[in-house]
Amino acid sequence: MEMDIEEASGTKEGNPVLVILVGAPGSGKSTFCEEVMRSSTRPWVRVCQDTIGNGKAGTKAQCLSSADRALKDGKSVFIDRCNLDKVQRSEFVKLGSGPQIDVHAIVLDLPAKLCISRSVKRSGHEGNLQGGKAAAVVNRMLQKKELPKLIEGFNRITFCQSESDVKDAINTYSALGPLDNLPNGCFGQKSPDAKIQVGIMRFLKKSEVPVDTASRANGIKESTSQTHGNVDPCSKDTEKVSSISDNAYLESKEVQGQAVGSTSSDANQDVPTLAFPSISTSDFQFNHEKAADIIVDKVVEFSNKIGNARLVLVDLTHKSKILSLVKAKAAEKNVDTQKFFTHVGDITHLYSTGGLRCNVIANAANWRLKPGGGGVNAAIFNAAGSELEYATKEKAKSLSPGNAIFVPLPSSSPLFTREGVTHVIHVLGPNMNPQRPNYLNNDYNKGCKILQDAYAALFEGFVSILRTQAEQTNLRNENLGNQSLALQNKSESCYKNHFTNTDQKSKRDADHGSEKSKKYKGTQDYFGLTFTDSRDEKVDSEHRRTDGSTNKAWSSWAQALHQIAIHPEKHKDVLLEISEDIVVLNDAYPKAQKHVLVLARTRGLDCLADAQNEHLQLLKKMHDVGLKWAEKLLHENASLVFRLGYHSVPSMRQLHLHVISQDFESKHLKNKKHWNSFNTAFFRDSVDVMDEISSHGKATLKDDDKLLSMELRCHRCRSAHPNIPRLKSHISNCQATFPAHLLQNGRLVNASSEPKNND
DNA sequence: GTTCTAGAAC
DNA sequence: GTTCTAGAAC
Repeated sequence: MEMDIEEASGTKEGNPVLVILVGAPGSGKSTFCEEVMRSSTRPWVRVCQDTIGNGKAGTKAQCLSSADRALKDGKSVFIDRCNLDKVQRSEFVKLGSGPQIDVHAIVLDLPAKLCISRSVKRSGHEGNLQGGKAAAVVNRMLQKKELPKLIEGFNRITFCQSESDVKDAINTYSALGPLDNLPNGCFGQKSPDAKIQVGIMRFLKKSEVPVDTASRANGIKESTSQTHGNVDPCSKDTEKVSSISDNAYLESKEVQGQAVGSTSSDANQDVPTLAFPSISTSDFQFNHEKAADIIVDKVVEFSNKIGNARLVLVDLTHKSKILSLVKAKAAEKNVDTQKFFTHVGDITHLYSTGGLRCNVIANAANWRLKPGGGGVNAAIFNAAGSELEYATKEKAKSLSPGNAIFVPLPSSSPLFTREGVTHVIHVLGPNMNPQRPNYLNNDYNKGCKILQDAYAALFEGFVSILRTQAEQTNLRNENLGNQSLALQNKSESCYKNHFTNTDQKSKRDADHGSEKSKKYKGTQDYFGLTFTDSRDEKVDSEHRRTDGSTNKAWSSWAQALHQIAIHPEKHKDVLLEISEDIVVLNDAYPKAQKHVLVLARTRGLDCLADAQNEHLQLLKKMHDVGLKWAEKLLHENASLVFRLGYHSVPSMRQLHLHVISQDFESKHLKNKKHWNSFNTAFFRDSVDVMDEISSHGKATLKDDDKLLSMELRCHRCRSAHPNIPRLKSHISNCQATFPAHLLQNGRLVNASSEPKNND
């Protein structure tokens, strides 16, 4: 390894600097390093991919771990590779996540001609890029060049566009003593590249935040004072990005008062807008093609009834099938894109993170109009707080498929204050999912009709809200006589009737009054539902409880462990140990060399959330048995390290303790969720679970989905990696000691720590 | 939980 | 063209 790196002498003091050189072959990166290291009084390490493999070219992973090691030693590091695109740089930037490491870029942005002529002339260059090929390669590389931005995570960027700039930069860094720091910011950029890179957003995933480009640019220029120190390395980038985008919004869009009935403005934010999810296509498994046709048809039908208002179909991801289907069909039919468009984002954060002001949102409700369940319904009830629950209860107790009710949102609701939502319209569509109430058994004749009714009811509800708000506005603006909504008069009264009749007290009237109940006579029998309180409980038991938070529905595949716990005698072949209250078995898809499960046999103890004081003895026993097996396995292989713990939200029913070796060497460890379920706070150490239950009566769950989609970080050195294969290749080599947290309270079990726990 | 696979990323 | 992810189906 000594050959991989060149070290300059110096004392081990001050904040290390991670300098990422950016430049084509022949731009003078190696020379830059050599010059600085020759005269610097800092300890520098040069990491060069061309030589890191015992003097030959090596891998990026080798560079990463070598640089990481040097930084941990308190040394400053040069990353001597081209680093011309942001993705290449990003992993190196992340090495600087640790506290008090400054991440700098030096951009050797010299004329291509110069780089090429140097490359061509060069003989015996470390990168072996000589002769005629060099010109083509350098040209190709320079075409793809992406200049670094502060938002990628740099504290300081120095642009060198001439040889004298390079000389200046060499002087600056040569003079950088062990105790000095250089000011943050961008230096030397003469022709600012106006293009804003969003690569970091891609890296961070899920951040489908359309950030205003101009503001973002400002944000970058103004972000020079951002510091790297003392920020949780796991969340640093996320925080940085979100703070920048938040600022961008604050700067570019004054947070307005609630836009109820705003009259005239050319800003789209003042245009009344209904955001709605696709009804029935998710959990209710309605055919997407058919649903898309219905959505577009209904939109067309209503687009001339909503004045200047807008309808927006929202889904969480760009990959949404229904979104792209609807988009295509709407385009075919030439639907006015001012009035109807699709939007990717969280329907509960349309304004705060999407910049899209929607005063009305639709909820894909359940028939009992209760929170919970999942998807949009759970999200909206969550985001709106108890206010929506109460307001909904006031209006109705249940909803039949094909209907909608709107609920004014109290101004104390977070959805109102944060997002400017004034009304939620609950809609219930047809259900094609045999697991859910009102299953239509694939009868698309009925299903399509009900879905059409559902959208009609939804849009009618919106029109009704528009009308009310227009009236209020007119009252307020009597003298102005401003009519912002061009509603069709003849439609108004019937919308009004439809809607005022849809509440609980007149539910039957509403059903009688609508066409669908005439065509589908016996609606109540067919659905097996009535809408009186007295029958609610019966229906409840028929369809399982949908509102209880503790009653999770377990799919058949998730029952395997449960079956084993209940009938261990039938599964003796796979069991390592059976006792009255626990069984032990190997995980069927081990995520490490050794991965054992200690399974509780108690009925009704499905997951960590169910564990209470009364289970403390059992948890202790599970832990002890887990330790015993770890010891046994350590006896076979003393180099292993074990960790014992639970998943905050398990996929498999029946409480089970994971006893897993920390090598994570397994072909079954395939994706981000696998990794993060064992290597983020989602994994709850058994010792902590026992502590929490004995002191609070319950375990703390870290069940945020974000944990499972977090960036991939080495569980030892915390370095970040772009994908699973790279991560696995890194962890197969990483020898760093485990983070301090894991070394405490016996969270890790190894051969030497076994008799007594580490402090 | 896994498998399969489309399509994004490289 | 190959690698990798993530969503759907089970």
